[in-house]
Amino acid sequence: MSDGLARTLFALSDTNRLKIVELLKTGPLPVGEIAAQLRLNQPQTSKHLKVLLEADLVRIEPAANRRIYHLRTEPFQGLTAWSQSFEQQMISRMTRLETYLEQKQNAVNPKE
Amino acid sequence: MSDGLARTLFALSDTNRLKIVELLKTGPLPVGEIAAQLRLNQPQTSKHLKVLLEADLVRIEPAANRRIYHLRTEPFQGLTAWSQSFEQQMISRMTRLETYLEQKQNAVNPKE
DNA sequence: TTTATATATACCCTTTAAGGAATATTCCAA
DNA sequence: TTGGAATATTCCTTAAAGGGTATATATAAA
Repeated sequence: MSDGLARTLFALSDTNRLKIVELLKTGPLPVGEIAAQLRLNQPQTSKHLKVLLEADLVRIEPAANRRIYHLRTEPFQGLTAWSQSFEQQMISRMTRLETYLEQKQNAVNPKE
Repeated sequence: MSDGLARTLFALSDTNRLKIVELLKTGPLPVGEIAAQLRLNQPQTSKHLKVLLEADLVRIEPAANRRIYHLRTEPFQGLTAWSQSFEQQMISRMTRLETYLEQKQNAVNPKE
């Protein structure tokens, strides 16, 4: 999977990773905290974090013994931009279609 | 996977499904058209469409022999809303943190 | 240097995903 | 009612995901 957007979407498509991301939204946390709060095993937590890391959704700030995971904002901005423009294009296509149909209708059955 | 958002994200996380969705953005199409344009086998196209259907990303409009797949707007609106509010919350948390740190700094080392 | 703590990795197992080929189903037309 | 076109489904195979347990690695403290 080389597509960046697909990778972002995939990383977020697992419920546990989604929970991790929602948790990190409230602030950076070390692995152990994340595992504890979400009742996940530490190894799985690390593995999920690795997926998020490879999708650039998080970054690591080493602090002594621990590794603090921070959310990155860029991928979310990218996701918002994509989804929003997608929506926009769908809607404007539909609007154009409606307009076209109205005009066609008026041509067949003119009101004045 | 019962979480609606996770299901949406998963459905979109496959590159072929992403292509299908991008194609359908330009307008509704029957299965055969989708398969032809994306050079996918018909069975796989049907299977991918099923995943999209179960995630409520598309709807079917039967037309004689064929089944026309339409994109639905709601899930994209939901995705945009989620991602946007997510972003928003991240940013506002960071802003609060900056403000706090500035105040703390001013208290230690007052300018006037 | 040893020890403890936090985290990452390896290995195993089970489940699920995705592609291909063949077949079933549906609906229209003749 | 038979045939053909469009689509869905089934079966098979391969690859990858996710969870569990054990172990390796790294860093700080004793």
